[in-house]
Amino acid sequence: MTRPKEKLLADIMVLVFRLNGRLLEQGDRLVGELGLTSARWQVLGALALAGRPLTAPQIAAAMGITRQGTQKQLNLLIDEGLLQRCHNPSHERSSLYILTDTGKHAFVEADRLCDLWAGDLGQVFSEVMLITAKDVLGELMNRLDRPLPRHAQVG
Amino acid sequence: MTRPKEKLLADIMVLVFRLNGRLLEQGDRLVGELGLTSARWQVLGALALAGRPLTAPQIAAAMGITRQGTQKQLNLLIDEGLLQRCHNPSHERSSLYILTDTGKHAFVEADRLCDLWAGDLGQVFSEVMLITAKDVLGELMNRLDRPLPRHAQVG
DNA sequence: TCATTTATGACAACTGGTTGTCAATTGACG
DNA sequence: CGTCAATTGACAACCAGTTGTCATAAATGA
Repeated sequence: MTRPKEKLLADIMVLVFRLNGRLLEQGDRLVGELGLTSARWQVLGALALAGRPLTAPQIAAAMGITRQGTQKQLNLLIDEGLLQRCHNPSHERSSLYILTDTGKHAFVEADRLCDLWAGDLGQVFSEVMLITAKDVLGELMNRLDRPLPRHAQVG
Repeated sequence: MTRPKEKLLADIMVLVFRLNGRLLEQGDRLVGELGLTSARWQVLGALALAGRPLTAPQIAAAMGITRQGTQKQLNLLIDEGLLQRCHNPSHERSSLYILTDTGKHAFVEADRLCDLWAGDLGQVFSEVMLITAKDVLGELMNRLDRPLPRHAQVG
């Protein structure tokens, strides 16, 4: 872990862990007064981005988490009146989920706040820096979707 | 959220969320056979990196999480024999923590596995790309340590 | 068509974080 | 000194994710 690239990679990983924590924390603060949390906001975002009703497993795939974790948030969002179940003509058990008017309003408000917040945040970076950062993280993500290499095991 | 930099920033944030999940998952797999988890490994790393005994709040600060969260892992690591409490001459209640021989061995093994793993992972990136990515994430982290700007609030 | 595998929702247990509270220690200040 | 605020550990409640199991619905293939 002392060669330069490995050291850089390790530093990036630590930053990812900390950024994850901070982003969730700031996100919770940002949308807290709208009755949202970071997790619920992400669910609304997945539906809004898709622009069409989605099933729970589809939302889970879009968010990159398990269907069970997503289902918890979906059930809560229904209870809170931000989402609505509707019948899925092509599947008896697996409902489609859509935003209610309240849900749409909350998401639009959250998006507005996020826009203001991100405006400040991005100013110091050049576009090319941001693109590079995104490319590195994206390629890391691709490589982590594959299993561990054979030699990196105890066996 | 449609201007180019804001869009890039939003993409980076989503990648941070997903990478966090994947890194923890792969980390758990990597060190699982050593009786470690990602969280316990990070604690051992904080102590190993410091090279001297640390108190629970010091370890928490090094890891960027709360002292209560750290304390949970510390107590478990003591139970498992990887850490040892020792008396803190300058504080009656707040013990110092050190690695036991078992703990040192587990950490060295984990580091070896991590090295092999990271070797593959970093190959496709140029050093300058990694540096840029690290700089962007680091600067984002700095900016997130400050409170929300005034205008990004509902009031 | 029928059998088997896969997908799905509900539920439970667990992990690793968070916040909050309380009591005891520490440290700073009058 | 004595007092009072900050630090610390223990504990509890909670949040957001995980895995696993079970029953049922859907899809696949002989």
